[in-house]
Amino acid sequence: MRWTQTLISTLREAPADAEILSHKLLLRAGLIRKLAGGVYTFLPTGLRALRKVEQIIREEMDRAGALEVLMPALQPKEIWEQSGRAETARDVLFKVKDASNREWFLSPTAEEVITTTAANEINSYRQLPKNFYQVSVKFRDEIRPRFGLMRAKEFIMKDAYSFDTTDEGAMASYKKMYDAYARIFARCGLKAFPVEADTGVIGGNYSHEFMVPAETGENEVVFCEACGYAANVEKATSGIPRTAARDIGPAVEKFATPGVVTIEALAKEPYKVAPNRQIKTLVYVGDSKPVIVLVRGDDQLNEAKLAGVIGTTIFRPATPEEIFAALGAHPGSLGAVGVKDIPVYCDERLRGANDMTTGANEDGFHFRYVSIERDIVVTQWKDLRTVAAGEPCPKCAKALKIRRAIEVGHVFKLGTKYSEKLNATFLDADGSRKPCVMGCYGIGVTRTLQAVIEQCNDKDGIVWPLSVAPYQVCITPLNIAADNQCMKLAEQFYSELTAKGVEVILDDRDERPGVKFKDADLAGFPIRISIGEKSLAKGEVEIKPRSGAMIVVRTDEAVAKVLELTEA
RNA sequence: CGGGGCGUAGCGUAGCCUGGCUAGCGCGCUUGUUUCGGGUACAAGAGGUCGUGAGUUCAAAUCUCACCGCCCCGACCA
Repeated sequence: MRWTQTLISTLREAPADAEILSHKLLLRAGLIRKLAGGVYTFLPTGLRALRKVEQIIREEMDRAGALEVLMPALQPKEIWEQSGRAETARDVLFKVKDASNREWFLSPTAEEVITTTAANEINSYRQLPKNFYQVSVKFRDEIRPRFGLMRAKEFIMKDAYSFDTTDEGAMASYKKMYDAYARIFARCGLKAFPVEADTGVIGGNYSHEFMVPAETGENEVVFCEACGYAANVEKATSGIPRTAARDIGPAVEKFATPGVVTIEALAKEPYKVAPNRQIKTLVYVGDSKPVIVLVRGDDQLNEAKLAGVIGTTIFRPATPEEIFAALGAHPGSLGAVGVKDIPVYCDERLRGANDMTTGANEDGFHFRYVSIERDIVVTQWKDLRTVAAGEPCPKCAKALKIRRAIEVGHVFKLGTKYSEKLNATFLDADGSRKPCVMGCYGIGVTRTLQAVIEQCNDKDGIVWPLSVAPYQVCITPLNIAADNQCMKLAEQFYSELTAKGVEVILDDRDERPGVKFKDADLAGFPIRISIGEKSLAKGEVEIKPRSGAMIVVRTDEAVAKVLELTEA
């Protein structure tokens, strides 16, 4: 391709609405343009890079035995009602009505469709296992689209769904996808690593996210350098010890704490109750009923973990009015001592704790000498706290670290939740009818593309890995007059390399060398061949890998050298 | 949805507080000359509903209100 024939609109300055580096580079290199918030057009070079990522994904999915299909973006609302997600996912669903007023959803994902398909097409255990995948546009009405392609209202996702006869089979399918994902991200030039992930409301027992370390990532990952433990902070646990038991004190004692409504205040004079001897009492409302959550005074509640206990993500902190109605006191004086008719979920770290202090459910008063197991009726014990950096690893007890990361892929063992609701059953060898055991596997394709840029750049612009670069080679003749030796040689290299299957862009613009170099660096082509009259006089041209040192070669060696570099 | 900020040419911005007559600058774009190995220099140009609507005023980019859009933080996130 000739530069003047395609469209590469580079920008010297990034538009003001781009905040993070990869978003700025996407715009400055002319890969995408914003149409509206969270909605983007891919320009020619951006699309080429995107197609490279898609192709890698297809090759690895095919290699793992998955079958490509294409499901509609327009989905009838009935199947979403059948799965129950018309309600639970309502906040992200784009809804449209047709001329006859029938309601449709724009696909945010496709469990319902593929499970319906499986219900119709799969009858026998002999047809299983099967794994279907697609690469398609997805729509999610994100509350807040962000950072360009990172969190968009419309984006491209690869989603795959496996169907097995048994749990063991499902685990094998899961493992295949897990391994395929590792290969996919490695081939994209990404340093991505798997972490244990929260299974949320779907529950189940197995889920991993593939994370790309980045300060701008929206996820926090807890990890251990010593043993390799890694988990999303929503899921992570630590080996931190439970609260030390003390000699059991006398009975609970109420004492006045006028105006004290925070852990910090109670820790100061004249009370001097250390935060680790306080019980933090939180009230949430789920399904319009209050629940009480107890964590230690120096711990933070992890709402993702709470969702697992409550069984829905549709819950919220109670308002002060709701709290007063339920407990008869305001935040700051709350406690669970003596509470009988509200469920109490208690963090494991408080198990066995005594000599604790907590609110008395009477404004201005607290209880001390509280022994949890003696004085509080706990509905369920559960790990509910948020892990902090420096705590001991749950596996090897070394200090945990936390870093931010971008989630580019997610593998999930679904079990039979969808197959049961949508009747995806098969007849087993023994003649019994069973629901398929499912797994689902997603890769944010457009997000992966941006993650590559977020990870592969320098002060001059993008540094594409060969595998996803829009063009592998940029030929830069410094004089473009047709009868000039520079241009003649450029044309010759262009045809020879193109004939060898190398993707080449020939910068045939009548621009200053500086402009061409700057643009080529910004656009990030992995290899640039510069052809100038000075070098040519010595019979040489320069090959400049975007990420390495200049290589000067004789003109007749140039093509072979470039082929060597692009075959890596 | 709550909090904060912004909206002036393709991009980046000044002017707004303290209203004043042709809305300024840099980049980019067009034409010419120049330069010719890291965003060249000079000259001449084109390009604007100052987000939209209403209001205040002799006069509004500037003040007021409403709306729309965008960005950030939070909440949310299969």
